[in-house]
Amino acid sequence: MSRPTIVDVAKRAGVSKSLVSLVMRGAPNVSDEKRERVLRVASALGYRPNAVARSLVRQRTNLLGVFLSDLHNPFFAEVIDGIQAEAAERGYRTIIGTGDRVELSEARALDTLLELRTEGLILASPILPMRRIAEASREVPTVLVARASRSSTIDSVANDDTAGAALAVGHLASLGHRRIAHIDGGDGAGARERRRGYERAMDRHGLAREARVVAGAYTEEGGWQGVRALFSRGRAPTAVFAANDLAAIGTLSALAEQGIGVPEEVSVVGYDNTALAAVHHIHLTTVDQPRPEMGRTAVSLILERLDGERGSARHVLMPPSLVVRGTSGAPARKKVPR
Amino acid sequence: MSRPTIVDVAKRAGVSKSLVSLVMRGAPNVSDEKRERVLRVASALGYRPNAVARSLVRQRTNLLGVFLSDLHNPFFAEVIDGIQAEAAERGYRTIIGTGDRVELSEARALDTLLELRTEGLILASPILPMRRIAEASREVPTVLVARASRSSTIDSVANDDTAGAALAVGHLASLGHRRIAHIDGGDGAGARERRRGYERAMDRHGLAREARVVAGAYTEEGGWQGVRALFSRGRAPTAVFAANDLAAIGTLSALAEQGIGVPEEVSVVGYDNTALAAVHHIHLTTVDQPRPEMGRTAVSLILERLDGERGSARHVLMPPSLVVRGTSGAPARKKVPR
DNA sequence: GGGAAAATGTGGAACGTTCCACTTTCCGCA
DNA sequence: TGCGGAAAGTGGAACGTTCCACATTTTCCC
Repeated sequence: MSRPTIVDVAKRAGVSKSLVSLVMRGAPNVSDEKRERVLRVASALGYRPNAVARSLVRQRTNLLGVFLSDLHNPFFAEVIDGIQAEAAERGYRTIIGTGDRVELSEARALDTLLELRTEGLILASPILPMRRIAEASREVPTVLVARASRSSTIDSVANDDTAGAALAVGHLASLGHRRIAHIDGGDGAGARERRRGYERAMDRHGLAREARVVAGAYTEEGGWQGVRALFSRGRAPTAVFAANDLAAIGTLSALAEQGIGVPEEVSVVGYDNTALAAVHHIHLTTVDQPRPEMGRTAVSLILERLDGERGSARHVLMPPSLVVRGTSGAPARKKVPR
Repeated sequence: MSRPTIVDVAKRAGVSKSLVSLVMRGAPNVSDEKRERVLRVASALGYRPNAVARSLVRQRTNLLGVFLSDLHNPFFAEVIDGIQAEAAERGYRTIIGTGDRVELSEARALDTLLELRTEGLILASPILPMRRIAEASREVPTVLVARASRSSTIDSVANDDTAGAALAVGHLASLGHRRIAHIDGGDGAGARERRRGYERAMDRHGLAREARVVAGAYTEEGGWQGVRALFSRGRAPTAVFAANDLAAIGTLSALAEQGIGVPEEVSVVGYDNTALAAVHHIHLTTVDQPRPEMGRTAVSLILERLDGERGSARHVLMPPSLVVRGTSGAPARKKVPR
């Protein structure tokens, strides 16, 4: 006794399978009487349309493939929110695959998505080599999220890191800070742009001579090391712009250890506005990326391609915004004794 | 020029489509010569097997459906790790759906998974009414994760909250604490069990008379309110067991505000061991749930059913473990002045 | 009242695989 | 040399839908 098919319903209701198909899809030209009868029989039998068979004959799956390098990163969770919302609104379903940051399993996950005949691919920070991605993009519209691309076949959606860094610097400068240092993100995604954004913004505010960048990483440890470097020699800054929230938290810890008050003596600004930043205990001023919006945009880009509206690639940069919390304030009037 | 099918490959290679099928699936009885020829043609044509067609004829999709109430909760990310690892090992793929904690969209997401003919369903904390879940379980093996069930058709995997609470109390008691209070999780999932576990453990340690439970919630705010209640009247506790990590962090904030030192004056223990707890700045002693293991178990339960090994329901309780960090220590020798 | 048009309903081909029953070829050995 | 069985390969039915071309019935209007 396997699952009932459309034919079972048709027989039992005394109509053709075509009619049942029509009813199940809510077609207009069906008499109320038959519609009701079919519906009744279908529900009595526990009939459920088989999306597999439908996809085969229609030559479309209505499925978008989402590939994630890392489910743990809360950043992506919010991007997916946007993806799913937009996809649902436009009549698409979403299937998610991950690869644990191992090239081989990433490749397998990608193959799976392709074999399932997803109609579009959203790749969030894959570590896959560009060659593989380009191959995939030949089969199906592909958009890269949070990883910039200059490819002409692959669309991309990213946040404008340069602008975000400028936001952070602008905020600190307008509070009156001059010695604003940057703990950078090493070779992390977007770290270079943030660094450059910082330098340019310092320049624009006439603070080029005060600019100071120390090596860090997108980790707590990175922020911690950065503070060590900054406060061990030279004139101490009154504000620190860390490459991301995690580094900012490391910065906070290191400053606390050295008995330096935040924000009374030193202001700290992060980047990403992760859930961590919002925790009361931390309450970090940071730069927010419009994550759900990025997801929605990614879906839109794919649908533009699917609808044949566009052949060439689009690379979208989303504007970040500043979230002011408790770790930034005006600099101390007096020189801070070290 | 649509995608090449198995027939295109067959024609071009001068063999039957059956042979191509055999080659693509790596069947043994194929001559090296033809195998190679087929493979060459397939790759030249960019042929990729169509999983949709295969699923239709084989009557199996090799797909497991995972339903998540909330992608943001890092808890689930780790459960999914386990699910995906185990599923991959056993030859299944995974498709994830979410419902934003809205009953209607949860129902839709569930329907989608079912229509795609997933062979099993893993539901992580759905808010869906039990009736709907029972219905689904009639179509396909279903397991509930992190939501206990007594149903005889639906398997479940949860953490043993009672045991976890006992772990927390035992840890504090062995440090020498006697006045151990509990800030509870209101009507959150598992909150009742944690409360009961706390009470029983206090009893077992001969501390029944010192037991004190105040109302809280699974939020920072909940922890904050709990501290207010605990320290505004009556004899202040020397240790607090909060219902989860978020509440524990709220507790930490509130204690800091009142100038109470942790762990010198008061010890704090949380529950869940979220990433938050590991942050240096917080460094919370907490109870860990074996999340990946829970995911793996969920998959195993489904496969047991699929393999027909089992008809009746199994309800698995996983043992939690204690993670000691910096917020717990021996109680102060002297009475703490309030 | 008659005919066109609209509404309603139907049968069969097609989608791209897998699998079964079958044929052909090859090899070893009595 | 002949024969049996293994190895290699093939054709066609089947999976559960959708869609097209077509048939039948009803409605509408002059």
